[in-house]
Amino acid sequence: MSQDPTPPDAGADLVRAAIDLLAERGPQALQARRLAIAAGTSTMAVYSRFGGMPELVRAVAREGFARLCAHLKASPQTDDCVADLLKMAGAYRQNALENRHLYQVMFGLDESGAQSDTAEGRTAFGYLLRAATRCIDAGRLDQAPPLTVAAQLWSAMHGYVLLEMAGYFGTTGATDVLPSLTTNLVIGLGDLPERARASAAK
Amino acid sequence: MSQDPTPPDAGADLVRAAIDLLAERGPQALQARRLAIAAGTSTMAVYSRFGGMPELVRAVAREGFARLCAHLKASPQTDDCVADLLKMAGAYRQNALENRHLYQVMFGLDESGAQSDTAEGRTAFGYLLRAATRCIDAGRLDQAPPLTVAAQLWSAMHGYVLLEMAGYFGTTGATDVLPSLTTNLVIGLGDLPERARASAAK
DNA sequence: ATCCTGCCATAACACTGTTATAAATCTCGA
DNA sequence: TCGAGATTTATAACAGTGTTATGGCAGGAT
Repeated sequence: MSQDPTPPDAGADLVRAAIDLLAERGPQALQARRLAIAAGTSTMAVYSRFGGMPELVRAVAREGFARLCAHLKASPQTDDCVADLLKMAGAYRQNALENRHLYQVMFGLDESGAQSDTAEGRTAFGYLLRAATRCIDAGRLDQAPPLTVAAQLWSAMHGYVLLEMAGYFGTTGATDVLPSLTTNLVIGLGDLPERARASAAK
Repeated sequence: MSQDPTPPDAGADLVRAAIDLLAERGPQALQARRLAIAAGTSTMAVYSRFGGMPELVRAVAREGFARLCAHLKASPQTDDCVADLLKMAGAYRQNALENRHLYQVMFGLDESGAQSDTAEGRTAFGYLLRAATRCIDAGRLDQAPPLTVAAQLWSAMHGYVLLEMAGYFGTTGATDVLPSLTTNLVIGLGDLPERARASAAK
């Protein structure tokens, strides 16, 4: 009944090596030979296990979404649903900045994989959708299709994170843009300004 | 005093060919040999004119930002500054969707070269900044640093455009997300809800 | 035991950006 | 006008990439 402590799964090893090298050396480290050496195998494993580099990169992206889901899942759920929503945005940003290269791979369409619209992405989106639905059901946000509400929030978070990572909000004093952005958006979605700002202050 | 009708500038020819091939064949068409053939020269021109492919790609990105600036500049300027702002968001989206691959190159999402914080990007941002400042000065938006106001608007626009291009808002009924997003954000930034929605209806 | 299937290591292929070399072209001052 | 110097270009080669061919190896089913 006992498993090997480290079942040598070349596929998982490759993904692990890819994520590690991605964090340390950046996207240009996602190369078949380099990953094979790091995983202690040869380039053929990339093909017998994944069929090619694009599929391996997609597996990396899946793992990235899994990490994002874990971050969002750990975001608190209190009696102030709007505060929870704003905190979730902060968790989203934190996860993206801590795994910046991975985040780019998750949304990057790199010529072969066309990384669009993955099932894992929709799972992560589900957490945001749930938090938004709570706010609507609680009457904090106007009645509106939760899908479009969550889509607006996701757009804001995603856009802010990418621009911050690109350095556009670097050191020019435009700090705390994300809290303002999400708070203002929540106000536009129907929450009372004072209540929203109080929730943001938490 | 008369110029040649078509002064054969290999540098400009390469950028033109790059932008054309980018639109037709996608990012994987940005290759030295392919561009050289399309521009009627050889790969060495890439190095004598630009110093390498990364520099050429950055020139392409500059041209992309120039097109974006042209689109934003053409956005109307009426007596309803908030309506102008919302229309500018629509123009931003339109430009991005009509040049989707170019848009990705502008922000370096095609793994080629970490395109961060270009001067041309800041020029385009200037148009948004000006439109936001008008709204603040006109009293439609709350007094706040125009930089952070424009940063919030840009984040929303950028994020929405990328997610739409990735297909996440594909056909699942989440239509008209951008107008709602920008309108709601403007409300959160201080505009009266009815006035904002009236401006959006224009 | 035998065959078979899947996986892996080595090496080769086609392709990429880049560089070396030499010829062609342009620049510009005498 | 000219001609030396500098720049650009075309050709070919180099180092690197993803991918594919070719054997060899292990493990399981019959």
